[in-house]
Amino acid sequence: MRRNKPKYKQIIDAAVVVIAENGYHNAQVSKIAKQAGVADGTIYLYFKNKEDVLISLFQEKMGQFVEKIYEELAGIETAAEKLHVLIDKHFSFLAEDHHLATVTQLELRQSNKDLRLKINDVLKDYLTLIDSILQTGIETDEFSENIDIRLARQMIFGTIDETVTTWVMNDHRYGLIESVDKVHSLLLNGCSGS
Amino acid sequence: MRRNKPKYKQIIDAAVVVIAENGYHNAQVSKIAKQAGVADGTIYLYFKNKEDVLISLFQEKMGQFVEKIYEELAGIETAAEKLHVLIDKHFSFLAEDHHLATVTQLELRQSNKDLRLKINDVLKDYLTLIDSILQTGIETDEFSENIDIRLARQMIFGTIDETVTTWVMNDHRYGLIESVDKVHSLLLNGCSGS
Amino acid sequence: MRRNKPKYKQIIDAAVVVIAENGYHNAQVSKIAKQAGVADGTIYLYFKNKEDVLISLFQEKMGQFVEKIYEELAGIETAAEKLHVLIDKHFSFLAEDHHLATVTQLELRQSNKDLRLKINDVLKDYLTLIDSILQTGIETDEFSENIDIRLARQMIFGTIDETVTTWVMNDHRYGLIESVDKVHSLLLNGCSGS
Amino acid sequence: MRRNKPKYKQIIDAAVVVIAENGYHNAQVSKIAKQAGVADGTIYLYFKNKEDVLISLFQEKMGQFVEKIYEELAGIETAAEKLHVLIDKHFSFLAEDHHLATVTQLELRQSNKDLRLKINDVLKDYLTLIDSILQTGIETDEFSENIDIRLARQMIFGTIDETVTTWVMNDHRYGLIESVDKVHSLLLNGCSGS
DNA sequence: CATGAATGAGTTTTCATTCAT
DNA sequence: AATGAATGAAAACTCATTCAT
Repeated sequence: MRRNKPKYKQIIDAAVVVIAENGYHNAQVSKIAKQAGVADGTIYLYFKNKEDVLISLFQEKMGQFVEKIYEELAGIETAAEKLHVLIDKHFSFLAEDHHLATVTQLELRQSNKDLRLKINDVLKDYLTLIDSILQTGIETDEFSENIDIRLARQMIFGTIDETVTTWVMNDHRYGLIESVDKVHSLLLNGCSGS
Repeated sequence: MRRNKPKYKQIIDAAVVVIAENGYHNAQVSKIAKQAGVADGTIYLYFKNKEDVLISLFQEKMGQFVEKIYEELAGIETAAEKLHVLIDKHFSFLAEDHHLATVTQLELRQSNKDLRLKINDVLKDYLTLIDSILQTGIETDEFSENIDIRLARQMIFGTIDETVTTWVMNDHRYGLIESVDKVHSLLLNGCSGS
Repeated sequence: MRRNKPKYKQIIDAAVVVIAENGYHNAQVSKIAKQAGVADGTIYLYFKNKEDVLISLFQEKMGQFVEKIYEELAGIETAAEKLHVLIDKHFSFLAEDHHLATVTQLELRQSNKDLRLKINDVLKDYLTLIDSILQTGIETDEFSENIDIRLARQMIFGTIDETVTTWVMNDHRYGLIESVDKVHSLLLNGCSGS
Repeated sequence: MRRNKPKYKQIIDAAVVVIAENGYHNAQVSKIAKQAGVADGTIYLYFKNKEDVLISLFQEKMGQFVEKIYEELAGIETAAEKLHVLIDKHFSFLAEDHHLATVTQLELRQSNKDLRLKINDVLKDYLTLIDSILQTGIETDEFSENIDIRLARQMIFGTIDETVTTWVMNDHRYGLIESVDKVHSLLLNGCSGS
């Protein structure tokens, strides 16, 4: 399995660094190879083409992330607490790796429609996770039974995403994690409102 | 003033159509010129370069939009109602012009960082508008005095933006305007929560 | 009509020179452009791609050639004389332009199957011409009525082509035209034999 | 002697199959290795480089062929009969192995000038064979003493080669061997004509 | 003002060959 | 002898922009 070979991860990590530092449109394959310490051609032993590197990057990182959250949420009872963990982990995950945050929030969004559609496929798992929290909340009466799950999910994801993007655009100048409680409070109110 | 010349608007409208139909990366200057019914070189009489066309497109359309909302909000008293008008107008504006919606929500986001920073400048007026609604709400005790204005603004903008983007990604298959009340309710709860 | 613009012919003539001097596999587009005195991109205003340059080269040169022979043959009565003119013109045409001879006999044959199939389409006119001479000869009893036209055509074309190729491979060291009568005699015997 | 090791022949036979099925430009060393059931690197234990594989292929196959014809011609008296055997064997040899026919008539001709010059070296033995038949014929008065041996040889080789090539280009759709007598008759007339 | 022919910089990918094991 | 992972050079084509008319 290629994904376990060390060079596979080496190249993906190199791509994150190169894209973060040079921008999506200046992340040439040769730069990524150099950063990974391999020859240009070696990349094509592990990836079909450049696009495949970027999709794999997103899958690999986002996959880890969603898996991690699933585990964390397993032992938690209330929807309110689950939501708190979600926001906390989301912010922490990206606050821990500024390069990765820049890549996912700004650079990778410059990719073309095809690539973005594939990225959205990866995101679906995450959105399903949000839906399950909302479902739990409605069942436990923590959230209003009148909320539209799709719209509530869009509020939660949209708010979290916008918050992270703004933080990245401001060059990570302030602490992202400090906002967890306030964002949680805003969203909780949104969902539980009379 | 170049902005009043007929060809200026012709070119911007041509750009919206060409980008919507071909995608950002297939919107060559020559295609825009052809769609506008002018020669390639003519575009450079009205715009500094291609990027300037795109920024102007955003300024022109977004400018109209913010101005329109300002007027609408003037006569309204409560923050809750203001917020409702904001959502309503935002959704209506984009629901009326599917081409423009595709361009602002999907295509223009593929532009590079520089262009996106300039687009953000244009958005600032809009965000300030949201802030003023929030300010009003706090003063009239409609909104909790504990809310963080920046975060609340991010929630409002993030939710609206994510809702429109999802609608565009689903090929405008359902009515966007029908969601106005529910989104309003979600956001209002978020801001007014204890 | 692009074929009448001077640059169209300029580029084709440049291609002949570059291919003859550097070989098919070392005839980069940039070299052809330089030789033609235009920018690389200009070639793509006149030709769809590199292959199109090579096909057009062959069509243009071979087209001229076949047309010329048609005219010459018009006023001639006997098949024997027609055959003589054919060989004479074929040899003269290539003896006059050593570059072109090298390109058609050696270099262009290194092209891939697709290109060679297209080249064969162009050659069909020439082969039809040979067939019509054979037909005439059979009707006038100059040639044996037993000959198989396809095979006779293959003999005529094969012999002429092999003769020119050998001459080119020997770096045009001897006179090609001096062989006209002898080749004519060989082929005439072949066709008229009892 | 490397030529007697089993892998040497394995690799050459693999090359014939791979080139016939994929075309000259899609016959990568790795494909040939796979078809031969050896590692890429192993090829370089038996051949200097890729070109060496192709030359050896031609030498090996053509060598067998010329040798076979020499033997066959030994016991034959008249030049006419010798010529018949030559054509018959040439056609039979290639008709028996369609892959080989495709490779020698179409694919190997796409090689560059250098390789083709080396192939011509191999062909020299064959051309010498033709010359000796012509010499015999002149001495026995079967052929005209006026014929130019070089040109007659070019006629014989050119006609045979063109006939085979046309047959290959037509996907071996008709019987090649059925043309032996007619081609023989054409060439015999050519050489013996007054 | 308007034209559009011409420019030329810039990047992904393939594949013959090597060499440590 | 045999392997196969790694290497890295090399070229066609696009398209934003200019400028002579």
